[in-house]
Amino acid sequence: MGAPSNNILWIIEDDEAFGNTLMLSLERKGFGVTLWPELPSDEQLSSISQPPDKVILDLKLGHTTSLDFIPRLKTAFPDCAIVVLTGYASINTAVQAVKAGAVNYLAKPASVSDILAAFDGQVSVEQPVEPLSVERLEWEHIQRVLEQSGGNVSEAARRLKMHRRTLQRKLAKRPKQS
Amino acid sequence: MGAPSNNILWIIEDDEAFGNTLMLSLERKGFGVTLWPELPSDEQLSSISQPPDKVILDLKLGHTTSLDFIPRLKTAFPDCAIVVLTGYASINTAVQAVKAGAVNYLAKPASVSDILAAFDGQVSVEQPVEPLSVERLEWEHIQRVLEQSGGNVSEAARRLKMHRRTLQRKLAKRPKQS
DNA sequence: ATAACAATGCGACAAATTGTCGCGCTTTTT
DNA sequence: AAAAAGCGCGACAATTTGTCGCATTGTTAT
Repeated sequence: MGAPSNNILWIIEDDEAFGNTLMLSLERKGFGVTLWPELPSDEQLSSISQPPDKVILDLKLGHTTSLDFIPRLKTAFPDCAIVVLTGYASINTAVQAVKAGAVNYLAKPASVSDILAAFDGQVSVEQPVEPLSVERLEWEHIQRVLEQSGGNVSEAARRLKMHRRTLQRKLAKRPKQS
Repeated sequence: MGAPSNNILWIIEDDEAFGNTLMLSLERKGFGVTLWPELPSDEQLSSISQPPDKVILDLKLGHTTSLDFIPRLKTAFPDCAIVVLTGYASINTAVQAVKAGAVNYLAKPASVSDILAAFDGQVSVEQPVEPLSVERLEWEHIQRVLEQSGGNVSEAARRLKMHRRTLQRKLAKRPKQS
């Protein structure tokens, strides 16, 4: 098996352990991988001689969201395919990521094959047959209201009629993927 | 306040009760609403004299997925904004819906203001009235799933991934009116 | 620039809710 | 008829939420 045709790949991921593991796996599959532990600046983007064909973008880098970075990436590298990856997956951020230009969106944990499949635009065609769990529905609702509150946790808590402390705790937990 | 500027709205929804309720609410807000209980055929689409400005599309009509309908709708009415609504939400179908051309994707239960906000997406013109509280959202979701389970509490609890005892307790309490 | 106001994150402990288990009874399915 | 499933609920353990307070940071108004 030869090198993949589109093989310049970036990982933008601040979790070093995960990023390194993923990088090694992908290099073994023949990709030329660059690991960015934080979002590249515009200066860095403009001095890139070999544009990436694919970018794996972690949604949350430190306390920053990467969503606003997607349009900048698409401007700098119009043909680059972006897959967003996150441990805090929500429908609301999935919608935003795809609207911003990502080709796909995955919840961690995601295997290398899941990620590569996501670049190919392969998503499970299966329709869910069960309704969301109460827990999951709550998470999705919280995420949506939080976004509408401009990321302001106190305001979201007021709108949700939930105690701020409780909301903080819920936001700190990763939701079960269903 | 006059009629909304983009006010031809379609609801494509096979749940009659929900569809009618939604239609009445939206008509009261000044929209010209057409309720389709099933997907319009291509013949029907091509004989429409007034294109819809907005379409609320239920993801699941009977046993059919509406995802494939989105491109046909966008072809027939390129400027029409589509919001997908579903009682069986998932990230995968959200990604697919947005890639297919929907402007947003919502999990039921969703209030009218939630739905209208979903159309407004990028342009946050009018701040919606207060979102549903988490408590209220939960209650409405439980009621929906309980009804779908034929009133069977044990089955509803299984679908909701909630303990039966807990569900019993919740059903024994009436939610606070918000 | 400064003051006022709002948001933030989080520990400690009380209060409330959920989870587990078991029971006897009723209803539904085989 | 028998088996399986559903029902309601008490008791107690486990977990989550609510309350409070604190120090710090960020935002808005003067």
